[in-house]
Amino acid sequence: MANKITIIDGNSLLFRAYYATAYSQTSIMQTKDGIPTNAIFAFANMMSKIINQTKENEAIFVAFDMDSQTFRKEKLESYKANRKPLPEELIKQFPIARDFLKSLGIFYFEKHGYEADDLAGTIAKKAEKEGYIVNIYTSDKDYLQLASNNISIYILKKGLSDIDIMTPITIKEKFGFEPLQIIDYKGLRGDPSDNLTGIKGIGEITAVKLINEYHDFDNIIKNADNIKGKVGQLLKEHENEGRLSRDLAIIDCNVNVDFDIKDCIYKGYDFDTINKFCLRYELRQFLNKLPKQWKKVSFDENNINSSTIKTLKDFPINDEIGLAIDYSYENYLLDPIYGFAIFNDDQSYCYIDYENALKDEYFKNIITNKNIKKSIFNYKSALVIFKKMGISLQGVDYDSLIASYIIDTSLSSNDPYIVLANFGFDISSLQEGSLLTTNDINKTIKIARANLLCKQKGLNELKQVDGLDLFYNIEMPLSEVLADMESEGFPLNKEKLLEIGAIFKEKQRDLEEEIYSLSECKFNIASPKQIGDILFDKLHLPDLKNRSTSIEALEGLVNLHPIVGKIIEYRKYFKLNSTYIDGLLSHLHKDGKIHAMFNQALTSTGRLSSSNPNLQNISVRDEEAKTIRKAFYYDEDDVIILSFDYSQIELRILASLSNCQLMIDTFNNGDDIHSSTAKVIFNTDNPTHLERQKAKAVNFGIVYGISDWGLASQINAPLKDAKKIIDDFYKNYPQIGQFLQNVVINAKKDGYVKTICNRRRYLRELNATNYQQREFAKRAAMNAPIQGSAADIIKIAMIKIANLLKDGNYKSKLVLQIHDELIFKIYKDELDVLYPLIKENMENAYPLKVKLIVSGGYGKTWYDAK
DNA sequence: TGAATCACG
DNA sequence: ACGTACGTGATTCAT
Repeated sequence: MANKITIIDGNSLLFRAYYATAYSQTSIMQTKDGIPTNAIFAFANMMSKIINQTKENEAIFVAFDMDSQTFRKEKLESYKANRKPLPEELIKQFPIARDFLKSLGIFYFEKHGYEADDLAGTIAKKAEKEGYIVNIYTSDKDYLQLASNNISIYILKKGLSDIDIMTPITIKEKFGFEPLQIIDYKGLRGDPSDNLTGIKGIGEITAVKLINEYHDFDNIIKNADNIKGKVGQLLKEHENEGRLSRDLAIIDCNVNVDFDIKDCIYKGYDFDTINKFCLRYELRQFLNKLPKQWKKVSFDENNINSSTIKTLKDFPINDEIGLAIDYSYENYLLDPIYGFAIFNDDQSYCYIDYENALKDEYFKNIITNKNIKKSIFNYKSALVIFKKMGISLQGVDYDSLIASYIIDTSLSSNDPYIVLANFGFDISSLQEGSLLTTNDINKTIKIARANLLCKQKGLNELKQVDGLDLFYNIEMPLSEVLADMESEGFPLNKEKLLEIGAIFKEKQRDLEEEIYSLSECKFNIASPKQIGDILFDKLHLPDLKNRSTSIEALEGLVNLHPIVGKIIEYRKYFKLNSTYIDGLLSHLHKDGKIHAMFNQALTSTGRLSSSNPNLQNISVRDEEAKTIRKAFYYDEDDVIILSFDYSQIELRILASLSNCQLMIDTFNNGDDIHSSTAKVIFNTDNPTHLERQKAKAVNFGIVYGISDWGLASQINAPLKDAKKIIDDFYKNYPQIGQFLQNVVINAKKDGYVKTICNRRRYLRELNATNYQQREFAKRAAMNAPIQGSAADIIKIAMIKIANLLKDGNYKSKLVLQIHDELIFKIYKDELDVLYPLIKENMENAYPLKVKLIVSGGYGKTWYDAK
């Protein structure tokens, strides 16, 4: 069915509106402060009727004259010169009429040099071509030339309610000719109101007669000699005036306009806006005449109508929505989900509570419809939450949290209040207390709204930081990978862990006894303060480091008293028991798995972090503590754990970024980098084990922005030696020193450093007056591109591998990421295929000058996967 | 709530 | 002359 557009000559209508009401009352209608409103009043009533007749997807377009300087005026100086100047009271109402239309959400347009009829004609013809049925409201008969099978002209006669609907048929009936011949008619007849004379002496009757006989103006002139009597003579005498009158009557239907018909489609009015207009101009009664079907739900931030709906059946959903989930924003895995808010781009919104959402097919369809584009805060959390509900979230194309994190890693937060505030939205609720209050409908609606409305700003800012690729191709797809990992979880066998823990607990108890007997008193060994009291006061051990009881300080005292070693040992078991036995068990779900969270928008460098619990810091360096990993395994016999890690990925990145040929060659030849460094810094062909260890510390230190003092304390060497080692390092790897220096210089200039994928870290403290802050910022500047690029690379690998597992319909899954290491749940029958496939994808995730090497292993338990 | 400590890359 | 390696999270004690 054809669509409809209603076109209105705004000037013509307002003119009529003015004269229809100006003299009917004793005095002209006006506001208390003296603004005339009579024309607006009548105009508004007319418009409300038009809106009433407008259905969904139909368009309304209002054309206005802009000024008197039109092309017609240029052709004929006297054009419309006889017109009486418009009454002051009417002139004042033109801008108000525009304001009125804007308040109603009606599209209007005006253009310098053109009259309303040219714009109306242009849009009418354009719309007709696009298949629209066109109705034009005007009182100007010139418009009749536009009439066609699809274009009807609604001529307003006296008043505003008396309307003649003119079509080619009715025009033929009334005048006896075709619509276009109205132009020729005007050429003969002229138009007194426009000060066009036409052929002086020829009136309506003669004009119609001539046109019916000779068809058009030019032909009439050509046949002037054959036309007898006065008429023929008049034609010859006034040919020029006539032709000019004809030409000026032609409506220009080819005006350049920079909008489409679809821009005119009526979307409804915002009640608050039109209400404000009516209050201002004292037209309260008009509000009652407004068609209800076009009332958009208005949005007043401080007065959200926070009722919940039970089903989305009758709630119209737009193609673009903001979506927010009502939960604590702390732990979406454990905390209850209260409900969901949807905010349409036409300002309407709704809130549905969890229970109703769960059983509402309409809601489910909206969430799973990938054509409904959703803006959200924390895409990953939403994926996990909906997955838990058995709903597959689709169509999310914007995450305000991810956007914020890419724009500036330091501005990100798990709290939407903070993130959205940075985009200019205040979603703090009026009620006192925590911003994370749940079951807060208003807050959730505000978040949904802010998510939608901040999208354009966020995308613009992303573009400014060259972060669109990172956003669309890394972080957004990564959210999906991480959501799957979190939902999948990682197995932890309770009995096995308790078995291991029993040993640790016994050792802790034994050590406790020994310590008490050695100190000859009971105290809290977990209290550094009390340990200090025992060691330094009671046992009078030398306090070298400000009463520190850290591991380094204790190791300095270990030979002075047997209790020190026992305390060190106690600490280890205390830590194991509290954090890794009891701590992990408290996070064990009923499914026998740990569902840790991977925080995607937290670190300043672009790394992930893990929490609740942290599965990225499970003991591995200490052989005994490492046995905890024996409790991580799958009960199923056909499932094992595979672990792959990048070897020296950060040094490889540094070698590649700095273009240091010696180091690049070392890596690409497959030589041992630590031995290689040992050779150059100790000037030897056969470095000892100790020299290699020291070189390893140097290699690590370089990545952290090494200092002589730091290295000295790390390798337990005199400051002088450390200094020389660093000097020798830079002498042999000159490009690395140059590169790190340049990073700091550029960081000072730009205010930020960036990774290979354009992830930025801002370092505002680079210019701090405080030496310590400044130096710290320098080291962070040197480290961030390296650590961050490594993070970029493994993220790319994760996405590639997750996709290949999904696309290949493998049962095996990616389950953990530990910065340079990926852990997989592998079905034995898939191992032979996946082992090389995963390795290959990790190694080739991102091309560098240095080849990336991945090594790994597999086994029943995490302990064995090495 | 922050400091201290220690687990990881 | 300064103070010192980059990223994280969990636990506990003490304020």
